[in-house]
Amino acid sequence: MNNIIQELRAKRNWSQMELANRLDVSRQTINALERGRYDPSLPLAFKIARVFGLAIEEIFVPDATE
Amino acid sequence: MNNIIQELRAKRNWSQMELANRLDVSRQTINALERGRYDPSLPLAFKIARVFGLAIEEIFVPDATE
DNA sequence: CTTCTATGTAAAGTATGCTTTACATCGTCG
DNA sequence: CGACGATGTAAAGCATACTTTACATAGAAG
Repeated sequence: MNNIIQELRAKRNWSQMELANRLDVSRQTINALERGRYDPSLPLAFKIARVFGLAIEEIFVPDATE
Repeated sequence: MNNIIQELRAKRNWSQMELANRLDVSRQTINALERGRYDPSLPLAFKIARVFGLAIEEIFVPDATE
């Protein structure tokens, strides 16, 4: 699963810490998501979409196999 | 998180087993999702949306707190 | 050069998602 | 009645998501 979190965050000039605070997760979680270490839970994906004012499908892109 | 999986499945006259097969998960997983025991992973949520031809946001509804 | 902010990463622990095996109940159909 | 398909549930085990603590590196700014 790919995502454009880093790009969306950069547009807003938010640090990973700033975004983490807005989402109520740790900075390490944001870092892991941006670096593709794992996918967020569905509830967190909803929060991320809400923070950026986008649909989940506009932020996350499953690979071919998913 | 609420979802309308059961309703969508019923419309298509699919058993839990039939849907599980289409999604490559166990029947117990479908049952647990319909009964609200837990939320799917994000990759599974994408698959579910694809099977029903809907957006994730049309199937899953976060509670007020999420 | 030192300090500060931002980022990357690791290890250990807890919580959640999903599997397999197994068993119970219910309705339908022979 | 007996068999069968569909559904609900439980326990044990493995994989993934997320946390806290901690340390490293790089760039900007004093």
